Amino acid sequence: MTQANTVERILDTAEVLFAQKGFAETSLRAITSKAGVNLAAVNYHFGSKEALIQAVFERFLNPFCGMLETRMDDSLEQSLTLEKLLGLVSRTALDTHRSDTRRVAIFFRLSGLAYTQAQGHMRRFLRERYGAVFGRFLHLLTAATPTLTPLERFWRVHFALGATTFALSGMESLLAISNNDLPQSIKPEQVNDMLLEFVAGGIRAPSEAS
Amino acid sequence: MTQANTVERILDTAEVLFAQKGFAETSLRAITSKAGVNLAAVNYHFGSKEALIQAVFERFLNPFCGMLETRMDDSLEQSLTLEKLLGLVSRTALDTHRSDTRRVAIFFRLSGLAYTQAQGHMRRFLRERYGAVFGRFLHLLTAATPTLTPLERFWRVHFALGATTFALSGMESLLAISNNDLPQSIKPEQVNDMLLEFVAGGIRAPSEAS
DNA sequence: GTCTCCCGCAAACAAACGTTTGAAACGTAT
DNA sequence: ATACGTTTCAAACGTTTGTTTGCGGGAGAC
Repeated sequence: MTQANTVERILDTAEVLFAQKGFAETSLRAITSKAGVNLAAVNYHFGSKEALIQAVFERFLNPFCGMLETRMDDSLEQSLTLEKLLGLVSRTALDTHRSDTRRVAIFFRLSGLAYTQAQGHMRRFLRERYGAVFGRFLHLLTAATPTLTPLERFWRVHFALGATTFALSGMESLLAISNNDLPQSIKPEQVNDMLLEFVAGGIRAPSEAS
Repeated sequence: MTQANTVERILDTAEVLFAQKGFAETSLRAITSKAGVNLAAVNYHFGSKEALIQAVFERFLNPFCGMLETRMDDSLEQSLTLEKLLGLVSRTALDTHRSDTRRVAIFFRLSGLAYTQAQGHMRRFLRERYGAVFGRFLHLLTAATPTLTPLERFWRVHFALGATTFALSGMESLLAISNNDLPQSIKPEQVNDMLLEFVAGGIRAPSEAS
């Protein structure tokens, strides 16, 4: 059973536990024991817990941002509609981890955590590594929504990010807080379609100029 | 300087620190030292750290839910439109903490944390205490959106909650990740209006039935 | 063989955590 | 003034945290 790469076993276990309970609430001992590796392996291979967190993000943000960038290059100067642009991003997110449907949920959840819990080090790391891709997306989105004022666009992007990162992250919480009996089996693609409708509708909403 | 109530000083400091860094990342020592009280005061007055967290939530959820419920009673059987219903909730949130504009941001941030980080105990506490109010709101919203299927409504409420709780919570994060020079001074009422437009637009979005 | 480099392992480390303790200080009623 | 219940305080409690330490084993080069 020790055949599988230790580094990958740690990353696999860490991203699941981080997504379930957050970064501070997940101890290295919980990760290593569940992964079946020695406690010292984390500090040996990654250096520190914080470096492990960054490694987890790199492993799923690098393929995602890479593929997103090439697809943005392909559809350059096409003046994408808002729906096509949003679809491009979401399809890229789904394609990157197509093999494992569970990893899509983890992807959303970790994105939400990065956005919410990001403190100091993590925030700088994300901006330096992936700020450029985000900036290109914002540029395309600006072209796709010419009628919005910069202030409106800023906030609506903000709201859309919130809706997106919460999409799959807090699913259990919502199911728990409402006694309702609601969908048990959930297909990521289906949720993704509904999310796109919601976000596009929100960004497209008429502005009741004050 | 010891004249102010110790309990309130703890609550004031705790809600700020919790909103800034999360629950697990905020130690009792950080709270008590910043509040200028003794470390043991938390366990003496509240019993445990978890009880302190619940007390923080009760202090701003009780007035909010109370006022929301009376306002719901007043406008019962009026068949509220979606916009009026959403406006009712948001105006109640603003009115409850009108005196301090900073507390509105804390209110949103804590709501987001409760929704995201809620584990076990906390989740049960919120449902038992405030599940009824949430259920009434859902009932009114169902009446306001008769064309939506239950599945669509479920997810769009979910997305709307995500957009809302993220609204003021991750503001700094978004400002940090994008190098853009964007609004420095932000008025909660203004953000609230934009959020309402976005959420209403998202919930009202046409469903491209598959 | 032997040397070397890389990795896994149990054990221990200092620091920080939430919590508990027992005594001192407080205001108040008798 | 004395006595009593409540609150505050410094100090210590036992755990758990992230990190470090030597030791041992196994694969490849010479």
